[in-house]
Amino acid sequence: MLDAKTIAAKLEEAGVQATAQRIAIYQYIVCEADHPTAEEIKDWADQNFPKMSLATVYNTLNILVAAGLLKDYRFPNMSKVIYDSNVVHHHHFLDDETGQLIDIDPDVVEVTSKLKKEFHISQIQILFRGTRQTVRK
Amino acid sequence: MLDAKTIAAKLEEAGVQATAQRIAIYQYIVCEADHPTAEEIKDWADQNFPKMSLATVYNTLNILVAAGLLKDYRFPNMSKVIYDSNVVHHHHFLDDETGQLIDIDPDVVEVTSKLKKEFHISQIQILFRGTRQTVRK
DNA sequence: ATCTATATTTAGAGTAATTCTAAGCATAGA
DNA sequence: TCTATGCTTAGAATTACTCTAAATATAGAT
Repeated sequence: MLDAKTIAAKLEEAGVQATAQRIAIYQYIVCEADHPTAEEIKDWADQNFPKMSLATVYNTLNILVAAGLLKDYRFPNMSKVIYDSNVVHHHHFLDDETGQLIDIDPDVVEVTSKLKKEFHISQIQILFRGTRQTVRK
Repeated sequence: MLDAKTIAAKLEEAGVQATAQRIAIYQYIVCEADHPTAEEIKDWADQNFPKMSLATVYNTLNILVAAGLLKDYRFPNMSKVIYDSNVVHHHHFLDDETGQLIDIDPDVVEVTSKLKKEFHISQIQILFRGTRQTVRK
C-alpha cells in the first residue's frame, strides 16, 4: 500500500499536478482496485472521499492515461473502458465464468507470425479466454 | 456476390426467418462491407433499401450474432461494435494509420504459452497493431 | 500572509451508441 | 380468409462518457 505522499510524487513526476482527488483515484487504482471501470472508481470515491463528481473521475482518468500512468482497455465482453495501473506491455486472461481479468507477462508467451512483409507490427495484444480452476474455495 | 435467394437460405438454415430487411443487411455484410459498424449499415440501408429503422438494424445484427451468422467485436480504438461475417476463428491486424481491420488466418500465427495449469484456455484472440506498407498508390 | 493568474472541480446539460416499448404490419399456417 | 405469431417501426429510454460554464483551489509573485 503506497502512501499518499509517494503517490503524489509519482503524479508530479509524470507532470500531473497532485490534487486530493487525483491522489485518491490513483492510489485506489494502484493499491486496491483490479482493472476497475470509471463506475467502480466513482462508487469507491462515494464511500471513501468527501465528495467527488463523476466528471472529475473521468477527467482524472483521461489525464492519468495521457500522462502514461494508466492504460485504458476495451475488452470484447464489456462496453465500459477498463483502467490498468500496469503500464508495461502485457497480455490478459479473461475468465469467462467470473469476468475477472488477469495480467499475463509477455515473457510467458511466444508468438511467431508469418504475416506478409507489408505488415509492420508495432504491438501484439493477446487476450486469452477461458476459465480458471482455482484450487478450492 | 451471393444472390438474395442464397442469403435467404443461409438465414433459414440458421433458424432465422428471412425477411427483406434481414436479407438486405446480411447480404450487404457478406458481400460488400468490410467490418462494418451498425452506423455504416444504417447509412447503406438509407441509400439502398426502401425504408429501414435504426432499431431494425440493431435487432437484426443481434439476431444474426445470436444465430452464429455474424461475430461482433470491440476494438481498443473504437467505441462502436464491429460486425464480421467471417465467423471462423481468426485474428486481426489493425492499421493504426488508416483504422482498417484485416483478418489474419490463425494458421499464419503460432502461439506458445506457458501459463500455469490452472488457466484453461478455450480461445486466443490476437490483435496485431501497426501499419501496412502497400506497394504504391 | 495576500493577491492574482491559472488550474481544477463541480453540477448539470449534451452526445453517441445502443436498447427498450408498445403500436402497427406482415406473414405463415389453419 | 382468418388469426396468431413474429417483425418492424418511431420515439423514448438507457448507458457511458464528454462538454460547459461557474465556483473553487492552488502555486507562485508580492
